[in-house]
Amino acid sequence: MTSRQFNSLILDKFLPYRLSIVNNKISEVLSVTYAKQFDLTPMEWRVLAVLGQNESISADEICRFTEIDKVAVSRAVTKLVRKKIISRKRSTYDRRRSILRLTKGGVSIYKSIVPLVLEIEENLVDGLSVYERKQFRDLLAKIEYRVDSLRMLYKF
Amino acid sequence: MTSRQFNSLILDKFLPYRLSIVNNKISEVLSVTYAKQFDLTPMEWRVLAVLGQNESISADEICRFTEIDKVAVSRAVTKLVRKKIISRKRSTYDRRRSILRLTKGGVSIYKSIVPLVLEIEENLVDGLSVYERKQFRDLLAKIEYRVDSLRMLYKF
DNA sequence: TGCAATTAGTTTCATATGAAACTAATATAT
DNA sequence: ATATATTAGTTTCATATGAAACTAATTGCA
Repeated sequence: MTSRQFNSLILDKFLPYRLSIVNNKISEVLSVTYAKQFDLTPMEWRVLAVLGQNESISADEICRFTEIDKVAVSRAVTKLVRKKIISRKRSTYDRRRSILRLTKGGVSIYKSIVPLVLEIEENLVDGLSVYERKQFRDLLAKIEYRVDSLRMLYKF
Repeated sequence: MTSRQFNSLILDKFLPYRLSIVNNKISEVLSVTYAKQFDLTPMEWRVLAVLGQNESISADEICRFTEIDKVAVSRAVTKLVRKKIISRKRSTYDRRRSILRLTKGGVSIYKSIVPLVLEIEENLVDGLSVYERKQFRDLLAKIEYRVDSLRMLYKF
């Protein structure tokens, strides 16, 4: 017997709904930081963030890391190249692949944003003990593992 | 001393990033359920879900409950009315307000979807103990409280 | 070898989205 | 009472998005 009424959906207690609300609020706060100050869209920031921790990777690898679809990545990459935040050249081993890197300017923007977003994260978990933070991360990982299984089902 | 390197951003351990990834995966699984089977957009489903637990409310109240902006709500409502899933009339007390309700057909669709999404939620937390589920909800609520404070700051 | 299948990435097109301006109704202040 | 501000909801417009079709390169296999 659970505390939830059989067959009834209370949004405020519905995990996907709560997660989505909190996620949207956090995204909003983050984007105020990097969008307004550095004129980056969320997509552009995500690509930038991945390149910040991976010296040189292809657009395709960015897709796999971020779960953003390839059209969106392609567009974000084009814009970042235009803004001279990243550079793109063709791989000599596989001439379909592009090799992406942060430019000097890109590194500099990246280094400006990182402390800002880390500070926001710190603010978010400020009231949680070290144990609670770990607990939250672990539970979220468990849930992610479960949703991955569900997604597998749909694909076959 | 934390395990994270000073000033370095590791996306896989960055809370907003993890939350966003998991949220996207869950949204995808849910939308496969209600979008493909009942031809509803995520916005439409959210409006439907709110009306499922609130007999009759206005578009504005839906905005406040769901944190969806009023333009999106207006459009979702228009579509749902067209599909005869909800009905709309003007309030006699305040003729700007609309009074929204599920139609019979809407109630029926709602009742079909609810068990499906509850089953998905159950699958998501399947591996968690009752204590862990509560723990997760509580920690998420704490984080939401913190992000609300941050949002307040930006507004002044 | 050479031809089909796959992969990386881009373009196209139709739809979704959000900000700002708008309309209509109500509340507030003088 | 009347002008002003606020609120509910819609429309407009410019941009973002994702699916599908496309190009070009590579791989697999008969």
